[in-house]
Amino acid sequence: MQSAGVPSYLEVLNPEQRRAVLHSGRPLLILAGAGSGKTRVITTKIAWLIREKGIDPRSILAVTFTNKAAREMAERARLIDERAGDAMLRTFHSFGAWFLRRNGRLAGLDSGFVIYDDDDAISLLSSILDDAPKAEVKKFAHGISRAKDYFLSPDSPDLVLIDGREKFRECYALYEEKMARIGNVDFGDLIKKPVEILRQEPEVARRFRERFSVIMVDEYQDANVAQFELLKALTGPDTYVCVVGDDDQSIYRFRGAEVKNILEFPDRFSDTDIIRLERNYRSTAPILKAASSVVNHNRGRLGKTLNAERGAGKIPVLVFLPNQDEEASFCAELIENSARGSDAAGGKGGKAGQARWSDWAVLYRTNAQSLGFETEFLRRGIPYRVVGSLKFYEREEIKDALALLAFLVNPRDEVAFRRVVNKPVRGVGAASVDRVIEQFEILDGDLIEAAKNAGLSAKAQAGIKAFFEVIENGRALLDQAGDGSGASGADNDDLAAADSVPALPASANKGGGSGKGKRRRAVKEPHELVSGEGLSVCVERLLRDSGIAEYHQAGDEVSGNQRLYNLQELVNAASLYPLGREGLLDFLEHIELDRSLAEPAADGAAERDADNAVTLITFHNTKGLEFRRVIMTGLEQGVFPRADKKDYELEEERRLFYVGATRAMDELYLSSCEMRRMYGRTEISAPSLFLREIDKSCLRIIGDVPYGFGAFDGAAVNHGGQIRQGGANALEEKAGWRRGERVFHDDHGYGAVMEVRDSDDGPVVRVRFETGEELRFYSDFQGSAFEKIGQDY
DNA sequence: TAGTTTTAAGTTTTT
DNA sequence: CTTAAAACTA
Repeated sequence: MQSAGVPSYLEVLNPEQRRAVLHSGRPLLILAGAGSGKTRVITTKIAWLIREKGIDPRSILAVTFTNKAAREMAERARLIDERAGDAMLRTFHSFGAWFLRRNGRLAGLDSGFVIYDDDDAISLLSSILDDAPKAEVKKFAHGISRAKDYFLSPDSPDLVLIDGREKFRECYALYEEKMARIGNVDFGDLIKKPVEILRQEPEVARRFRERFSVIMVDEYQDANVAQFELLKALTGPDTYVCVVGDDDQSIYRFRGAEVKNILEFPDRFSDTDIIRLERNYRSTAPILKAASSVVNHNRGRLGKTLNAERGAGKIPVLVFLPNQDEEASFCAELIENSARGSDAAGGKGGKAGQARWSDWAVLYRTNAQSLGFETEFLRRGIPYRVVGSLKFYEREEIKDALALLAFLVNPRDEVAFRRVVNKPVRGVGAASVDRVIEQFEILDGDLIEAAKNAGLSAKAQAGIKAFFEVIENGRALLDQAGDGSGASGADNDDLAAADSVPALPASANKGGGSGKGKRRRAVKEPHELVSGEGLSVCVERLLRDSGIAEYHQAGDEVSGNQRLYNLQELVNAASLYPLGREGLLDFLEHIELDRSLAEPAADGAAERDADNAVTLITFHNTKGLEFRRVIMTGLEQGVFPRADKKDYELEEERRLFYVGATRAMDELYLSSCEMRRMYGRTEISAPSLFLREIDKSCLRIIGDVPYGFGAFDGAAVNHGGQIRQGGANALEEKAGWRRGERVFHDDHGYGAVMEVRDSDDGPVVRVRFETGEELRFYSDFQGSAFEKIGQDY
């Protein structure tokens, strides 16, 4: 291999990576295992195309799945070549929104549309399905969302694959009709509509194919059918297509991701070249082996062998614990022992081998599990940061504020209207609102007109007038700002601007808490909203005039919420956007598309050094991240994997396990609890199936190995753990339960006692239910949920 | 009809 | 156990 003339930024690549970067011509599929440097390949490739191939940066489109990935990619590409900043790096959805602002008109969509989130979609649906229970509405909403993921319209024959009921089809059609009248879009539309436009308008398709000569897709295994169609629609004969993915890391099937997209890519794009990146630079060998041995149990996979370039390292540790409280304190202690003092040391000057708080991540399956860790870490003063659980934009007061803003830009927004027209109470009750909506559906105008013709009572009329005045004032404020940003930008389909995606300020997330209430907050209770610059003037004015601010402030005083404070944060966030219609649209779009941001580290100690904190995070959210030391918690049947489900669902859980384990660079810990409180009940759970599947040569076990856990019963794998053996029969009296006895359980129905055993904590009763599932419980602890029905089986 | 109390239900994972 | 929906009262 010749090294003469190879630019230095290519020298750091291994041969496969370099081959991927230098590849050109035919479509390319890069199968990149975990930790194999795929981001480096993409960013380097962007730089190389610009530098060596003379490609105009603006004709490069790189799509990712998350905003975080998009930002990181842009940053890293710019480090190699400044000009990469002009390339378009976006998420699929953000690209779709950008497309529709310019070309949506061709699908009857005004450029001033607002993006509906799932909640808004549900609100819309429940106005269609008038008296359906909420759960039912949710099911339909979910179905519609899936249908759009699979690029299915109400008249598609394949719609039955999502939901066979005719009512579903009707409901979907009505939903689309209503959405069209309102003039907004949901998440699915951001992908589906662009494809439809590109297919129906050859001229638009031609322009886009001309504009983008290179298209790259990251995390391709997570793309759904509609996204694949979008990729195809954007691709002409001369477009260079390069996708990167790892079938073992496909964890979003539940929301339409199709592994088939990656498996069948070579069939759909002819003459595809495939390059495999199988050198892992992140984890040590035992960690990688443990992770691989689990995912190897999956059948539907391409299969690959990752090689650990870092070589040998610490063996992963599996610890069995009695319950979740012990699990939390075990994690806390483990972390404390290694990192205590690292904050004071400021990251440097610590002893060799001294870990920083930020080296650690605690992983769990569901957000609810973070609570126990938060409580324990707070108690011990361990700085931590919770990723992803924050639902700032789902808070009632924030949704109210956003509805107000949405109605400002789109006076046909029925969902927003419903939400805020009578908040605070203006005497406009449900009956009046329905009448307005009814009129709105007859007239082809907006809700303001409809209200005039709805024949309302004097009281309602006065109330609604007051509401519209607030809206009018807000709109006047926007219009008078003059809008230097060019309101026409939406009308022409100027493809030149590659407008970057600014992140919302982190401050927008402060004070969120996670609905857990106990979080400390250094902020004083605010007594009024204060506006700053730009758009915040309008937001503040609107919140004040509408009475929303006052309404929530009153609530704060009663129940000690921080709603006014949260509204203030929203006002602050708005100050980064220019005052005007365009600025407002931009603000709303960013909020809808990028709402999952990390919460600032909790705990006083961390504020000095905000980056040095333990990460608490769900398995799903870890994708694309890495940590020196990882603890995977809650490895129990029913928690992870979540429940005994179908094969393919189990395979997805297994991939999730793989994703989590491969985040670890140096040390990996796995914890499994014997008892766990769930729904207020304490139940005994069996160790996760996945623990059994780990290659035993790369596991050290600590704690009491639960009885009956076959794989670990043999002494050969028992390093320091003790296996509990129990007698059998004389226990029955002590336990108060005997074999064969019939049982009824509120949640699980009828069953029979299969076995009574002894343990350190008293007799254990094993029950098998008619459903086939089994439960165990301590007789002197937990018998209350189990009711004797006094007969033998 | 608004605001209260009582009862039921439910917890993945996310753009 | 926590939250949302239904039921009820003033």
